[in-house]
Amino acid sequence: MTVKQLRAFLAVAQTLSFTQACERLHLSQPALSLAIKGLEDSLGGKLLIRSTRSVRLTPEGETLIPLAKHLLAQWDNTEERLRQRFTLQLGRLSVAAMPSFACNLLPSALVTFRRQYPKINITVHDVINEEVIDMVRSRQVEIGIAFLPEGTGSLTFTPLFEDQFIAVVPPQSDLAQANTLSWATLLQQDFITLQRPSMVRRLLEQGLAKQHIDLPVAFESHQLSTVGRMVADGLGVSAVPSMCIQQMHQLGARCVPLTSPGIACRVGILTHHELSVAAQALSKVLIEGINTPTLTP
Amino acid sequence: MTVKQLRAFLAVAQTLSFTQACERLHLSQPALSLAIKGLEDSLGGKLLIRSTRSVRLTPEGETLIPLAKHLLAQWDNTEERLRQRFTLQLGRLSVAAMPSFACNLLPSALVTFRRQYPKINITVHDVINEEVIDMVRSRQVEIGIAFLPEGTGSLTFTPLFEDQFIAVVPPQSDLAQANTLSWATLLQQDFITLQRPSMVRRLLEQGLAKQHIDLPVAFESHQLSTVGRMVADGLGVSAVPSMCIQQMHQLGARCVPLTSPGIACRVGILTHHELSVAAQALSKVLIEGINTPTLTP
DNA sequence: TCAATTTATATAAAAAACTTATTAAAGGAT
DNA sequence: ATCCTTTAATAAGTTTTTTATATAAATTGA
Repeated sequence: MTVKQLRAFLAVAQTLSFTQACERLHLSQPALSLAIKGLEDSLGGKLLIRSTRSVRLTPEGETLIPLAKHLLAQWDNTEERLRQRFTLQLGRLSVAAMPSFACNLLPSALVTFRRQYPKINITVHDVINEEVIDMVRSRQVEIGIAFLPEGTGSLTFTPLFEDQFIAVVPPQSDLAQANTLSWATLLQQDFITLQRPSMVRRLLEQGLAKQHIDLPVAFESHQLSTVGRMVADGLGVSAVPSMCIQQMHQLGARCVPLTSPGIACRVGILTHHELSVAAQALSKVLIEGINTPTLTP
Repeated sequence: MTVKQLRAFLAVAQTLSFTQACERLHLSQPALSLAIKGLEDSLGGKLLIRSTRSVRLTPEGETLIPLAKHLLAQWDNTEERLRQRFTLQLGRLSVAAMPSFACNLLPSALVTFRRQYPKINITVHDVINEEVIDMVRSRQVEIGIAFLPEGTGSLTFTPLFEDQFIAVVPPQSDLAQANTLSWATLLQQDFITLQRPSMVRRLLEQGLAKQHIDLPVAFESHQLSTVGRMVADGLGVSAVPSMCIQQMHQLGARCVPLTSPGIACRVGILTHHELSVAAQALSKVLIEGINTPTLTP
């Protein structure tokens, strides 16, 4: 029994005429006769009673009609859904991103993506860097955005940009006027940063440890927005990844490039090897749409 | 998308190897590769990631697996059910028969049928002659057993036997000793018969009316068994179709052939033109198994 | 009985599906 | 590093299936 044969049968059963069914199926009359005969042979009995003047259904043919309808409808439905998924007219996509990225660069990328593929349902998980990696590894999400991990394991890391730590200072402070700042200068102020566990905090400590600098922390918070606000209110200074520049400005703080030493870290897309078409499309949007954030004086 | 392609995909997806899938499908490796390629082309995207050393599923391929399983299971199920129906390993059959037939000759025919086809579900409707015809006409039943109707219309009547009316007399009566009886003799006794509407009653009246004989009725009943019992108890005499001989004997009455005039009527199978395989089988059993009932002295 | 309509059949051509043989590539072993 | 094994893709040729044209046969309705 083949799909073609079943379609042929249904066409004849509904029109009760081989000739009309031929037109509907775009098939010659002998081809249709053979198709019906083939179906009957494969099932082991007659489905249609054909005379030179009329076509009637046998009781078995009658019972096949609803079954055939159901089967073909389901068949077409499955086919169509898969096809839509491939053409991105349908689908679901889960993304995990570390908070600094999720609230700064991700939204605009998602806007671009959604304009192109409005039917794709997207779920964003705003979780800390380590959890991003876990979620990708356990396939809870197809795409993760995180700092370059030490060992990627079986995962693929596609770099998006090199993120540079920048100083965040109160607008009323003298430091806000500087073109660049050194870590030595910055750390003379009270330092505000994220609480552990946080990748930003760890990168800071590790970067400074290489220079044998200890990080004295005056205030800690879980939220970047709180850090920004605290700096804006003159409570101290901070250093954040450059992708947070816009957010810090909006919170009322000022950003200044940090040199000697510059602490940098790659930010990129973390995935398994096999990606759904939807995930591939989002990757493309991210790679093409995300630029290295810089300070525009 | 064809059934073959879907089966090929499922085999590869489950074994994660073209070579193993080949064996399962009894197909050469290039043929399988072509089948998968064909499926992917028809759906518009990749389902399997094939390297020279391994086969992996794409996310779309992963989503297809349960859909394909479901679709193929349903496909096979439908095919199998139809096939069983044709081989009489499965099916339902409704029969209507007039009471005299239903309770006398039908049971043994059904025993024969059921021995041959134990999986066929049979429903018997024991209704008066007119209703048998109605039920066949309205397709409530596929097979009806009734007296030959005047106009069969679009129905087919296949005669089973010619039924002859016979006299039913009390065992203690002198009449019980006669080899044959005439209507004139019989009607000297009190006459017991069925109430209207009943075909047996009508056939009696019409048959006698042809001979300008009026039917004087002393007692009436709806049930043949009641008539038989009344005769057995000496309340009067009756005349019934010969297919009731056995029943009358069992009720304690005696049967004697009736002559001058003999009243006869054809009993047969009433159907539409198209019959299910099951109905054809039962027809065959009836035609071969039902003999003209006769008095065996 | 005749004519019209419809399905069945035969045959040839086209399309497809399949198989064998070969090629290419990627791990693993030596 | 090189060879060997394993695995899928490709190419070419053959077989099978499918399709269409032309023709025949048959039944029914007037």
